[in-house]
Amino acid sequence: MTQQESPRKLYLEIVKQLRTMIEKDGLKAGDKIPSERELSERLNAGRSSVREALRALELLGLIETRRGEGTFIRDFRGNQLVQLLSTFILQDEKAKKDVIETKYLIEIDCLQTVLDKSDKGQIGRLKQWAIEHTYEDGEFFSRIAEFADNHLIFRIWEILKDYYHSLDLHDYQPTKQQYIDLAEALEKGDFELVLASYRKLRNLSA
Amino acid sequence: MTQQESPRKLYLEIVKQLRTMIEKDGLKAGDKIPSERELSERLNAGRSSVREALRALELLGLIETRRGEGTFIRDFRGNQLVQLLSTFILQDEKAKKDVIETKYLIEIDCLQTVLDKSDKGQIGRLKQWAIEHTYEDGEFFSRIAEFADNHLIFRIWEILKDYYHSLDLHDYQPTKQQYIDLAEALEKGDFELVLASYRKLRNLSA
DNA sequence: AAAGAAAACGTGGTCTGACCACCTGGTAAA
DNA sequence: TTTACCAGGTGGTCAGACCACGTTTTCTTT
Repeated sequence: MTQQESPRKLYLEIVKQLRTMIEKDGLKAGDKIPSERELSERLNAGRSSVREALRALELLGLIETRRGEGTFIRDFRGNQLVQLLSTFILQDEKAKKDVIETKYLIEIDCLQTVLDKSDKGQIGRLKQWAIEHTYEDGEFFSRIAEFADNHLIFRIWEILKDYYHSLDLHDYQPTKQQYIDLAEALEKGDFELVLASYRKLRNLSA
Repeated sequence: MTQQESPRKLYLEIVKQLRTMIEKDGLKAGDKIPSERELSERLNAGRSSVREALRALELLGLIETRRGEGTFIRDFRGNQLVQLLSTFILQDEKAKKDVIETKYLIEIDCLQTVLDKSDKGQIGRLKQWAIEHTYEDGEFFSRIAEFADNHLIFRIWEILKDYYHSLDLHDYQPTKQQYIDLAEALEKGDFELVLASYRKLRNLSA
């Protein structure tokens, strides 16, 4: 009765315990986790169950296994998972639309947030960077999302970005000037202007 | 010899073949796929390898396994991928603030979206419901998120809601009238008014 | 003593066969 | 007809055995 919580799928339980273990031991990206055999022993489970958990995490891009060496924690930025999902799931037209829409919403949220709490200096540097460098769309908005100083929404945005890219619909390529315009709008602190710039950049109707 | 293409991870190869098989046989959500033993035979692989592939797909929410019955294709739209990722990402304590902030942002996004594409009838019914029933905060916004007709953002919102609740900071309880006000603001189609109502309901400063 | 080659060890990758727990459907008993 | 039961199929798990590949250690050879 102590564990009606999760006596169901052992491998899910192992995933959970792995997470706990990683947290407790303060393991970070690049660190090595115990071998399958040792985990099997420590967690009191069969090696195959441990492997099922590891495979799942691997497919999500959370860990990386190297034959002959071991299993390592990865810098979670799902890329192969996205590819898999895209070929598997995203046939659904509606889901595509949702991804696009949501990405735009989140990006606007980030712009709003940056406007609310970034200082002029930061935005000024962003503008300078926008002027002086060449970059891809992802790079630019990655900065925006970072400046929003909200790690969670940054993560969400990253996932959405990956989904978005996997859709392969780079139909509209913003010009460099449009990025600069957006940065300048941020600098002026006028949200309406920011919104207008963003819509132009994304080629959206009002 | 026929497939040196991907001698890397067998389970990934199996995932691929499963995808092909599903596509070729025209299997849809709810359909049953062959048993692990049969797959093992047909794909010329050990059952454990087949299982590793299935577990990965399960964690992605692409299939569902029922003991004693079999393995079934799932309606993959908004799987638990985000869920899983967040449990890994949200370990950070500092993330609390982010959760709150992000939840608010997403809620406003939903309100905005509802405003953009919901018809008057829907909103009218929402208002009626808001007046005639009692409900919890989650229930109300669950409806909002649904009306936004964006499954993905609904999922994201659900996760944020769960995390929000787990933070245990139900410091402010909106009144019923505030929900009704919000619904009425939606009905009027004035976003500024909606925003003001929302902020009041959430006890936020402008 | 230093450098290189060979063996030993540890690790993930895979397969096999064996149980268990559970569900389903058919059959026998009431 | 209804009920009870049981056999077969299915996923869940485990243990042990190899293999392939890196790393480390050991032992030659120079």
